[in-house]
Amino acid sequence: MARTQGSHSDITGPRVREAALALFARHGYAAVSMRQIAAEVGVQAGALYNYTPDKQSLLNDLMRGHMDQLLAARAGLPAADGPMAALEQFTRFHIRFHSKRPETVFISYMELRNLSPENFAVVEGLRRVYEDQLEDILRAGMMAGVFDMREPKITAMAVIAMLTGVNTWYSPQGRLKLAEVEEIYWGMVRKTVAA
Amino acid sequence: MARTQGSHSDITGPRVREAALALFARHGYAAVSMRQIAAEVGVQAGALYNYTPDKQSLLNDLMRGHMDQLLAARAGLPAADGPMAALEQFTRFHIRFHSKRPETVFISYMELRNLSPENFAVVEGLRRVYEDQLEDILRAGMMAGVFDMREPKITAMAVIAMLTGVNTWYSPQGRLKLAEVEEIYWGMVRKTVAA
DNA sequence: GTCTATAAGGTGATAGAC
DNA sequence: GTCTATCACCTTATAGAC
Repeated sequence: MARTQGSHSDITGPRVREAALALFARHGYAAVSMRQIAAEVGVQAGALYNYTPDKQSLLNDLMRGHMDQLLAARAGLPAADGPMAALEQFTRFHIRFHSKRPETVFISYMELRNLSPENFAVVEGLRRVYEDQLEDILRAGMMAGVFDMREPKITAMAVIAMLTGVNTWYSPQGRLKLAEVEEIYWGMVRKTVAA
Repeated sequence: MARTQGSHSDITGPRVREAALALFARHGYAAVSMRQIAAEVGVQAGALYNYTPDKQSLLNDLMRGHMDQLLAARAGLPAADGPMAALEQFTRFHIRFHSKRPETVFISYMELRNLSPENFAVVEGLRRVYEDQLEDILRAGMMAGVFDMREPKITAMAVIAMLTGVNTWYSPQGRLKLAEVEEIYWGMVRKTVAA
């Protein structure tokens, strides 16, 4: 053991991020102090600055990381056969991805205004990329005559709002299994855009 | 003028609430100080306590007042002729009511966790009453065979999430008039629950 | 890598003058 | 009704010992 006494850099770093995630989700970024995060990790406040330059970076890393993971996970899906299959794939993917990390999703929706202007611009741009992916599916379906809607951009916003709303009530311990939730929401989305 | 010099109780009170509304909506409850609110009103911080016992009451009055107005406005609507008419009325009412007070709506969704436990219980109860009103419409339509859905409670949550999502993008200065937005969303809601 | 101590300033709320 | 002054405490972030 050549390590300095009290040294735990390999484990403390992730724990700082986990503590920040849990506390920001529960109380909100502005309401959480660096001392609270340190107490949750089990170190003194000063030690946190070995793992983050400041509090803002803690928030930005969580939000930026969430968007990067979301876009990477979606990019990893197999190609869908036609607009209807693509819409079903998007619907099920969105519900599954978001239901698995409720705290991160909650922070990503609640704390946008607490990002610095520079960080906000990046995160907002990534969110826009994701929304455009759904809009593209809807437009393709309109052109093919598979979907019927007046405003693909607004329909995309409406569908995403509906799907993200799952996180306000879904619990893995609840009556409905995630597969059933997917089924119910896919039924509603399909009918919403049906020709 | 028998009033004390510098006395403006009749006008300062409402201005304190307006300033709190605007600042809470922009920066979040936890990030706004009583000194900031005072500066916005144009008084010193100590003077605020002539109009509110504390900061928490400022938030609670905004949120409780919003829910009271929402339920009162809905109670004032004429009786609808059947589930389909009732659902259309609910949809158009929700969009119209929420689009007219975006700051209050934003606060009511973002600041629930900053209410004291007692205040939270009351506001959450009123929100539940509103959600149940939509659920009742959906159930009645199911029983009448006018609507087709598997889960009226979940459908109610999905519809409300979709409708409230309008506030994330709608602007009175935008391309679409509110009446057009109502039309588009009523079209989507109707198809979502259609038999 | 973590600690203690500290800098520099902000917090909600109250007391008492006017 | 509003002001100034103040209490007791909390805030982010840094410096230097170990």
